[in-house]
Amino acid sequence: MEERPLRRDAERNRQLLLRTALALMARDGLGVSYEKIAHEAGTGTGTVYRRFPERTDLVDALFTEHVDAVVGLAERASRAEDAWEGLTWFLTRQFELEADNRGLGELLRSGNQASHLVVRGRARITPLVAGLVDRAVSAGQLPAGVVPGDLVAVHLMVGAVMDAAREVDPTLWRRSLTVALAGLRHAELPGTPPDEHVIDRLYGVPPAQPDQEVVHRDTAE
Amino acid sequence: MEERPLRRDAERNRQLLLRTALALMARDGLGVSYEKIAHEAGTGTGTVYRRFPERTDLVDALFTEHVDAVVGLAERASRAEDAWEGLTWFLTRQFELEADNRGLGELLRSGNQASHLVVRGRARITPLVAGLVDRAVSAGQLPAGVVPGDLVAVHLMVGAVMDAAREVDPTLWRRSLTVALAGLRHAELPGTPPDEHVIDRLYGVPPAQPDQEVVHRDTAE
DNA sequence: TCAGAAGTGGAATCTCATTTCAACTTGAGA
DNA sequence: TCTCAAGTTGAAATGAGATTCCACTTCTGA
Repeated sequence: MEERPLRRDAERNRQLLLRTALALMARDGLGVSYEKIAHEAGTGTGTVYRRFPERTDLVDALFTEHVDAVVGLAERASRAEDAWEGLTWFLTRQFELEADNRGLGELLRSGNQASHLVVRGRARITPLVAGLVDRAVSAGQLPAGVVPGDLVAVHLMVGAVMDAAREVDPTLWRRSLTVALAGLRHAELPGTPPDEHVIDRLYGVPPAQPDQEVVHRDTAE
Repeated sequence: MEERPLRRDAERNRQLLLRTALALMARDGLGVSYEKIAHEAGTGTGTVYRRFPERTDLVDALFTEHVDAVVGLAERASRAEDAWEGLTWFLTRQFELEADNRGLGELLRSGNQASHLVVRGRARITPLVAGLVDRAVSAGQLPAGVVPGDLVAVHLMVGAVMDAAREVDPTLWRRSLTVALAGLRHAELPGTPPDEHVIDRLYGVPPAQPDQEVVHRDTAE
């Protein structure tokens, strides 16, 4: 379990790769090719693979603190006296981070690259948001019938506008967020409320298959 | 311009391919591989390419009537006495079609595969929707400041939920549509209203580059 | 300073969908 | 019926990113 430190030059390269990859992923999303990262960093592709054999390794290394920051936002928001204010504040701050970093948006909103990082992050955020929603409903700030899953839908909705508008109008999402939040307060919601089970699926997490044996990827050298 | 009719067996194959491709694209989106289409139809891949050298050829052949149907909805909606009712009716019907046909949703909401078909379709729909929005604003059904582009944003927002929820809850989009529409009516919209120029870009149409010479693909045999 | 462990570069290989093509059918019309 | 243009097929070429591999370079610490 104990890892010996990298050789000094290797560590330097690692940092360089991380910086480069973060910049690229922030601008172009999580999908940037290893080739482009390597080229941009001035290393060979092999170096990227040696350091980050799976894309998840790279994404985890890059985004752990970002995800933690979002968790922090949720925690802080959940301590707000006014639940509705906390909720809108949290969403706004979260979207601001996503607006500044396309990769982070992809990470938070889609199941691709879903590593333990995001799964655990969401596992911490979801109940906090749920708490705020419940409090807001109790306080009459949201109509009864609004459930936490509705906020996940809002996440996706606003995210879609953000992604589409990134290049034309990087702040258009604020308009859509306003729309969505006002809608939650004023709409009479039809249909079945999306339950917790639905939340993961909305985020693109594949359905659990309890029957199927889990295949463990062999990590040992 | 006059085309001789296809040989009978070829025409049969063409129809078979169209039926197969439509079914696949309705279920899996516009991206289905030619290989899968061919396999499913029981033909060789070459046959698909002979008939539809570009994916656009296939998409156009398949979706022209669908797009026309949506245009028809917009026309009908724009004749509604009550502008707001017309607007909500149009959106609801449009989303119902998109819900039944994933490919159609992709076509209407994204610039990929954007052929003259979609471009012209949107060129007809947009002013009709714009007219409804303007009327609704005049009638006080929507707050001043709401612009047609906001409805495009709603299209993307609800579409995102539809796509994400397709497999868990195929009707969840109705909830989101309700939220978005209620939001439009009750929100005080911040920021710069998205103008017409933005609309195409929201749909993923690349910016026009007046300076750059347009490359015409040679269609002649 | 030097041996050898660690690290690197980037060509070679793999993968997988897209696209082409030449040998092989088949339908239309004389 | 017979001919051949039209049509079909599926294997092979292409393309582009992902991944591996090994000869070569660079550190580290004895």
